[in-house]
Amino acid sequence: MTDKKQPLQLDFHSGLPIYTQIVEQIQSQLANGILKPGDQLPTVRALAQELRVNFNTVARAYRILDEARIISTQQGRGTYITEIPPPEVSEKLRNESLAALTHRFISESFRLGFSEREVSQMVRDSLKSWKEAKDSDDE
Amino acid sequence: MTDKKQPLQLDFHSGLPIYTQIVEQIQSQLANGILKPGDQLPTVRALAQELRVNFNTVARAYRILDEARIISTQQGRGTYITEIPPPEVSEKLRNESLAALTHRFISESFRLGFSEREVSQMVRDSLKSWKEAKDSDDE
DNA sequence: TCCTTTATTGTACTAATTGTATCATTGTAT
DNA sequence: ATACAATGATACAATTAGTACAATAAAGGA
Repeated sequence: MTDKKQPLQLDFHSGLPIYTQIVEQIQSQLANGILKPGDQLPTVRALAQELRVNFNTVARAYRILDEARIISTQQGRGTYITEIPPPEVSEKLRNESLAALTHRFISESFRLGFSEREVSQMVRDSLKSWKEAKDSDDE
Repeated sequence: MTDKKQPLQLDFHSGLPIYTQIVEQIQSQLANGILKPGDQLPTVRALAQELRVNFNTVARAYRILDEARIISTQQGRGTYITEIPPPEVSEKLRNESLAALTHRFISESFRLGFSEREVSQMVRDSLKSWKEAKDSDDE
């Protein structure tokens, strides 16, 4: 119903940069459920044409959203709303997000034939080497 | 038993190229005995149709695996898992493929702002509930 | 049997679609 | 006038798709 494709509306005289308007409207549509995790956004060129704007302006907006982990842009493929949006939200949602992510990982590991033992060992090792890498960065 | 034909599962907005996902999953399946030396893989066209992907994308994955001597592709005949199963390579491959999977999971978790502590706790919980589910199945 | 035909398979090359990087232009504030 | 931010232009790179081709095997007929 209200979650149909909603064209962005720019105000060229508002003083707000176009890319900012794009960023904010996409954020707002995500917050309102008009856009949902996994949704594909228009290509930079398509959205640019629709908005009568240079596609680099759209690309800039997408880059900002990408750095904010809100969308995932993939060269040659397209841009998508991140599956698990960065939860500045509730602790509950935050926890559910990690649970979902972990569930997918473990499920996939088992599907591929790895054992519980192997999985937990690999997670330990991987976390350990991650910490070591981080520590050496901090020096 | 668990070594039946296992369909590949693609995630089209994971950020990983499709051909990479195909490569990694075939490697994992081989490492875990789901695929065995001598097994014939689906033809590029058949697998492409199953995955709803262009057959050149599958061909690209096969070419990579072929160059790695993991499969042998023969024009006009098909593609087969390489006969010679280098045992230590197999174990190595198995380890590497779980490591890659784990690395992606942890990387994504950190990217979303979760702490090492949270991740390892969630993995423990998730594995535990998995085992419980399995135990109740066995009854 | 032997040859021809046809279907099936992978290969090679090209095109289309997508995002990226870099620099030029424009407008505005200082 | 200068500096800076926003936008646009252009060239590029990565991924996937389209098309034509070549090798192999299987089928059919002389």
